Amino acid sequence: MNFSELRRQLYGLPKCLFGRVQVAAAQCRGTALHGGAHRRVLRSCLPKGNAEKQKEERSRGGAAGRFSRARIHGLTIAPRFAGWQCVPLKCTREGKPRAIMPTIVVASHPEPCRMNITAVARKARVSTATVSRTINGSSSVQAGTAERVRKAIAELGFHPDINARALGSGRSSLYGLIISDITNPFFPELVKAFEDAAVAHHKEVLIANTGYDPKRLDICVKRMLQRKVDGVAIMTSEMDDALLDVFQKRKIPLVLLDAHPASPGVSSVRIDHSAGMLQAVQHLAELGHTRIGFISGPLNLPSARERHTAFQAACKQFRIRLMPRRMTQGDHRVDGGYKAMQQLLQTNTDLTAVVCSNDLTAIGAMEMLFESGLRVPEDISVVGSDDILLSAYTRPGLTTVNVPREDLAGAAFRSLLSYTLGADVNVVGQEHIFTPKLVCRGSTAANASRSDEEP
Amino acid sequence: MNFSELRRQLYGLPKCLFGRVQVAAAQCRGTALHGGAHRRVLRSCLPKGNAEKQKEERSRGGAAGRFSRARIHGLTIAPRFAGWQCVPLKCTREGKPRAIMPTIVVASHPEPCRMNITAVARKARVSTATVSRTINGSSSVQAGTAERVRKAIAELGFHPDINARALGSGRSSLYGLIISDITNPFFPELVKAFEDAAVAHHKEVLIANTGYDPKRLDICVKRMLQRKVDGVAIMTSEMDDALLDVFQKRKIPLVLLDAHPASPGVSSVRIDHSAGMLQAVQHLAELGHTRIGFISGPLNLPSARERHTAFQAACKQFRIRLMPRRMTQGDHRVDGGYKAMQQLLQTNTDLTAVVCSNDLTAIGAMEMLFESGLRVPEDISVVGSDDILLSAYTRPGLTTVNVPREDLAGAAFRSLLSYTLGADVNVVGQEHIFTPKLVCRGSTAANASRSDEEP
DNA sequence: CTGTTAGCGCGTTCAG
DNA sequence: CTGAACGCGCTAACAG
Repeated sequence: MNFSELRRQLYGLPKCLFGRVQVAAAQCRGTALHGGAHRRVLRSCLPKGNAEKQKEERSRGGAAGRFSRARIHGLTIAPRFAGWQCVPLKCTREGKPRAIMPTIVVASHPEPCRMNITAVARKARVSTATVSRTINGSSSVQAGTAERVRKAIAELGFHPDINARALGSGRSSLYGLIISDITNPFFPELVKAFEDAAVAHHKEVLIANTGYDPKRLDICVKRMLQRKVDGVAIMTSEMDDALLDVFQKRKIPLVLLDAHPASPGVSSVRIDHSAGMLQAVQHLAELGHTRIGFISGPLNLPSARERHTAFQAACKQFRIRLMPRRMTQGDHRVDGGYKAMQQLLQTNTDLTAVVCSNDLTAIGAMEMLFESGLRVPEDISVVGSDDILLSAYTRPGLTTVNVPREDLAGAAFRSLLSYTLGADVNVVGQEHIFTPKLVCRGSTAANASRSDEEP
Repeated sequence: MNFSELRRQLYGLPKCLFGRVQVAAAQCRGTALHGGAHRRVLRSCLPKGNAEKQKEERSRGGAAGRFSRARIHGLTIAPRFAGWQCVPLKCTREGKPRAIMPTIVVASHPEPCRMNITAVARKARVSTATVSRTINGSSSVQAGTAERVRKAIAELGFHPDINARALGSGRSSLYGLIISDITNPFFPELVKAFEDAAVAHHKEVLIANTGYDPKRLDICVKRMLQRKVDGVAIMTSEMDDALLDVFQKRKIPLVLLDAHPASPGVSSVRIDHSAGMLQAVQHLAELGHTRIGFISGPLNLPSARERHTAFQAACKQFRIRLMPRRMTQGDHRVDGGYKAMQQLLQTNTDLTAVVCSNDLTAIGAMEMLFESGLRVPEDISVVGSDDILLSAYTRPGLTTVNVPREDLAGAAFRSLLSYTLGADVNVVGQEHIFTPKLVCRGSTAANASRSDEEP
């Protein structure tokens, strides 16, 4: 028998009383009566049955007698227990109730409207196991029983607690999605598609912004691990290989954006940047442009590097001369594009077109061009990449390489889901490649200056 | 003693063996040997100590003898247990090992690298409670002990399981954020600010898109409830009052956007639309505009209604004549703005300015004006509302009423947090009002047409 | 200050 | 097919 049970019996509380039964840390004349003293008082009330404990207590010096009625009566209820139910102490010792009783505060949390599986089971008059089986449709439950259970669930408006379910089963049906920055217009559609896919499969999504900050990335990863996610999609480019180990060690499947899956349980969705750049450069070449500038993203990002090299390869294919002074670096944001364009204009006076590593960069570049008095596309053509929502509504509309973000996100989610559905985590995952497509808008036009540098 | 424990002792497995010990549902000559038959075999091996059970078993007909060695030897391991560890059966009955032993498959899951609080406690040679206390910094733990625990945590790379924590403590440190649609540029900054605030307080955010669909809103709410969120911010306008009850019944604090907190535990963050509209109209009035059109949002949304009435009030204040044909309705999206502008142009030929209920609408309207050959701002001025990221990069830049979304989100989170930190959920929450501020960009200019209709 | 343990709500296993 | 019991990892209450 525990002490709690002992107390319960001591206080004569019905067993059915839900919630915890506890004794308030009541105050005795300003001095907290807790710990040993309190317990000694209780011990002194032990029924004869617990002779052993009583004896042990007595042998320690018979603390029971040390608290006179007067002192016990001096107990006051601590403020935080105000309003709690006071249960008279029914001491079974020799059947004689003792005077100290009403001064002990028994706090029985008022029966909360517990909406757990037990409540449903009670209502449907079955066991909790049967309710669980009905909910999950696992084993066969007799039709009638199942119906009764379902009815009870509906009537009580019961939703199983996902935390408990995750704890017990080990599966959280939660998928992590790590992105750089939700305010970057590239991501919302990605997020939405991922979430839609998840909700369709009754899964949840935990979104984390790294804010381009490796430190915050660690925090994000920690959050994911703590929540025991069933899989993580890392859609930010600033990846650390150490991260892979962290997830792999815990057998958590991963999906990466624009990376080769080199480890077990890691798959990837890739954008065929070379195809995209090829289309962009071809488009410009067909319009007669030969002196084309390029504003890259931060070259420590793999995806930015890939776009960079893809641009170079495309230029080679179309025999467009690459010159270092025509290549500069932005930061994938508007400001970076603005500054990079400024720099390009300083070092080049003859550019007729600029390709940008992403749309925000292109928008910044167009802003700069506008302020410099250059017209887009008459004086200079601009091509972006991503096709964010904004790019349709700039003036002129931005010609850009559309990256199918919805498809990307859907494929990423499905990869993760496949592991949950039984794919082997020890096998290196698949690679899904998506080909972007050029969207022509108003920011590109035929090269008006006839002074081509070379054939 | 359980049956499991009995078996464990029977098989001579060490107590320290982690994981479950179970007997495979082995197959006997194609027939599953399970349930009663299997148990009878086991029972027959019971050590003398369990005389009582043995006796009971014998009285039922002495099933033990019914399985000859030959038959038992015919047991084969079911495929799903292939590769599992086989532990020889060590029968203690009179010390004589019996021949049937090796045929029983004992599956002991290989010890997984369990990263729980117990592992940390073992390593730091303290109790789990001490580890818990160190992590949560609740009660005082001796400096040296705490240091040892922290070291163990670091060495093992331990992260507490949040699901378990939520289950045990009742607090999930998870806050729900319900928005309409993450791809609507109004929301990402809101989301980001909310999340930043949450992460700063070591809380988590669960984001849900309703997609403007009441049905999906129900699903979102269900998700929130299942995750046992500590609070919910409903930042979408299409609210159902029935929802309030759902959350209130479960004592989950709420924050609403643009609504009066009428219930206990509900607070709200509001935008002072009249102040914003006043600035917008004043700006136009000062530029000499008197014939001003208005494109509202869907008027079933409270926030759209508020902006609508705020516009009317502002016009009255500046003695600008309101005419029904100058008011039309969009859908808070680009398309809606485009179509609404088309309609306005058809019914009005003399407009010199248009105020839009949000920026996307304004962008659509500008698109339409451009296609109609009208210049912004020379022929017609356009004012939006929200100040989304896009509006700085349209050409011309959009003059708009900046709604401080970061502040909004921060205040919303703090309201929720205050309940977690001890505010009474039974008290009607506070109301935080934010005043928007007009941002002047290029889409507004002085009225060029001198034919003012009235003084 | 630290150790021990009940119990959170569910899924799962095993006895009948 | 159903019910009883255990365990997931942690917190909080209690014991010393």
